[in-house]
Amino acid sequence: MSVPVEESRMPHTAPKKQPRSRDPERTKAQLTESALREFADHGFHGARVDRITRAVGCNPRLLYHYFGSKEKLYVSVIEHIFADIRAQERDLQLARLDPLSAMRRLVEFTYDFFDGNPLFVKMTRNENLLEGKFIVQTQAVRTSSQPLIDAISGIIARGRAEGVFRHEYDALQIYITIVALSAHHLNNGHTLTAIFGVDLLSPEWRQERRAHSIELVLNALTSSKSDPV
Amino acid sequence: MSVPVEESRMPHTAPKKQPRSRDPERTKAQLTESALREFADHGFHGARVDRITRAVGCNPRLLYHYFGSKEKLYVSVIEHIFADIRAQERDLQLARLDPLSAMRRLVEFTYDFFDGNPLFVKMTRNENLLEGKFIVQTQAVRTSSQPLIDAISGIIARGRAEGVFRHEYDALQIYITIVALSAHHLNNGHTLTAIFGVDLLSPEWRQERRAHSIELVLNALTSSKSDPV
DNA sequence: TTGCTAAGTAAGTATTTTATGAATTAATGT
DNA sequence: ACATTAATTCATAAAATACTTACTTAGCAA
Repeated sequence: MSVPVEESRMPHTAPKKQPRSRDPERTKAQLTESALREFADHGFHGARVDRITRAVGCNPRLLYHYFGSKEKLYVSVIEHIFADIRAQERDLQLARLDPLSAMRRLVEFTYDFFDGNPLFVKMTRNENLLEGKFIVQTQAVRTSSQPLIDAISGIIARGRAEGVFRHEYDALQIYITIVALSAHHLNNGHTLTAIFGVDLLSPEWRQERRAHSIELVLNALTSSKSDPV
Repeated sequence: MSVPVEESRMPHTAPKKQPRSRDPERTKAQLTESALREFADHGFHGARVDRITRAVGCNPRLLYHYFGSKEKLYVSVIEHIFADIRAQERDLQLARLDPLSAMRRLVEFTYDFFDGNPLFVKMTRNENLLEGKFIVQTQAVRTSSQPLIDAISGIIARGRAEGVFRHEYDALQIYITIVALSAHHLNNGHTLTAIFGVDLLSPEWRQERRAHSIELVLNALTSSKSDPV
């Protein structure tokens, strides 16, 4: 009748844990990947090194062997995820398009980037909670955001010259605006959903949001100065 | 010659800590205030109950005496800070103004609210990091965001009817847009500042941002459908 | 005055969590 | 085969941290 108490407490202990095959590159990559998910989902302070290593299935000691500390692991993750975005932006080729098409494409690209990279959005949020403590240390970030701003300046100038754009906005302001339109509902999806009773994170709403963002930016640029009725 | 080692370690120990005067309301209020700052600055997981009580100058036990747990204290703070905003919105009186003025006033009000309430912005960020875990529990939040959306709908409809607005946007989309324009640079100020090398949190930039946001929304609404050049 | 209630204090404990020293074992070159 | 290096494991230190137990005392009503 008596059942061993121990059994219920350790239900998943593999009888013979066969040792992990040795592959430092794989292990490091897996840890980075796992850490990214953990930091994104829980923030730096909420993240647990234990969960990170458990998800990989390796010994906690390995994390310290390869990364040194929780902080250094976090920095590594930040650098890793910020490295991607700039590369993508380079392929936009905005100068080749007419101003209206170029602006449309920029908004579409920006929207789709944030929509398709929730982990980037979450890491950014967390980094801001930490007041940018770590991002300022990284080199990869500072690299060339200027080309993008210059490209936008060019689009606006050309649009003005050709007469399709009736207003001249500052390039950085416009870019921040595009980012804001693309990302704010992702950053604040849960509170906004709670407040308005509409699921702003649903695919349907996001689709509408995409169309709205494009339309709004283009309409703002092409508008005529509020002429009297 | 020999200096007591202890002295350097406890430089500020008040010789005789006179007991705290008894005032439960004041204590509770001070704890809420202190907790708000702590949660806003460090997030739920980063916040330390020790720091919260130390800032108040009371015994840690009191926090549990009045609030029960760190979580319950957090919920109390969330409810407290979300209670304010809706009240303010009520006084807007948008229906009395002509459509253009009403929309301008809405953008101005929204911008100024976020700009002037950094703790609200930070608590919102943190609540979203926690996936809205706590905000969904609170009653105060769900209260009447519909009147605001209805008011915006009304403005847009009137603007269309009067011919000042050439485009018809969904009211919720427009409101999310206004919030996004107003708050995104505050939410992401540190990363954006690091990336673009411009301090987006400086008073000057925020002033420009305010003008830009107003202009952009009004231009988008009053624009003519991209007529050929 | 007396005695009760609750505000406040002192001093913890239990637990979680990050981090390490040292042993072990696999892979690799000679 | 052997030695060397480094990848991995084991066991546990060390610190932080949320929360409690047990107690003291101020304020107040009868």
